[in-house]
Amino acid sequence: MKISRHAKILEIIAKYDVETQEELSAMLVKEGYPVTQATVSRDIRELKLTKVAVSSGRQKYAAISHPQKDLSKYIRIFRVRWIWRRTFLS
Amino acid sequence: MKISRHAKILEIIAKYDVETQEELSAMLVKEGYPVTQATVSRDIRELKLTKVAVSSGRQKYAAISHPQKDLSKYIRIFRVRWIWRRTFLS
DNA sequence: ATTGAATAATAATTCAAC
DNA sequence: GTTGAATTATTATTCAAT
Repeated sequence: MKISRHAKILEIIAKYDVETQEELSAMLVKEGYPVTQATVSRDIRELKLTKVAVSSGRQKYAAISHPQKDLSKYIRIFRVRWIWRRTFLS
Repeated sequence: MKISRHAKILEIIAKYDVETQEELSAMLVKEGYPVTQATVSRDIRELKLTKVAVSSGRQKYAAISHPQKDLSKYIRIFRVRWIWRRTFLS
């Protein structure tokens, strides 16, 4: 049950602004996942969710944004091109 | 005061496992920043800190890893180069 | 705009049950 | 190993003050 409940949690928080664990557990119950706040607390820890500020002083649960793959090495191509331009065009 | 306190908070959580806001405010006081849990709660929100699980069922505050600036657009240069090679070298 | 004391709201844990 | 009810612990907010 836990695995699919986790998936459902991610689905719910992507779709709605969920402000509390009580709110989330209520939504899960409505979706057919019998669960209480205690379990949701554990789920949130396992899923590494966190509360982030949204507008009007509210907070919502969100997944920690996964740092993007480092692409900075690709920038070197511009330096190469600039050297080429400096060398052959000026 | 807030700015340097924020810096000190980041310094502290990088160095120690801080489990609660009470603990953090106590440390700040010891470092010469007179502050209470209420303010630390606000600071944590502003700094986008979050509790993450560490070993032995504990949690500690940590900074959310900041997603790196999106550099993916630069990759296009490779596609351009490839087209150039296909066009003029083959 | 920032802060603290008090409080309300929320989340984590314990302990028992399965 | 997973879960809920009850509880404890922790955090967020209110409201007043600066």
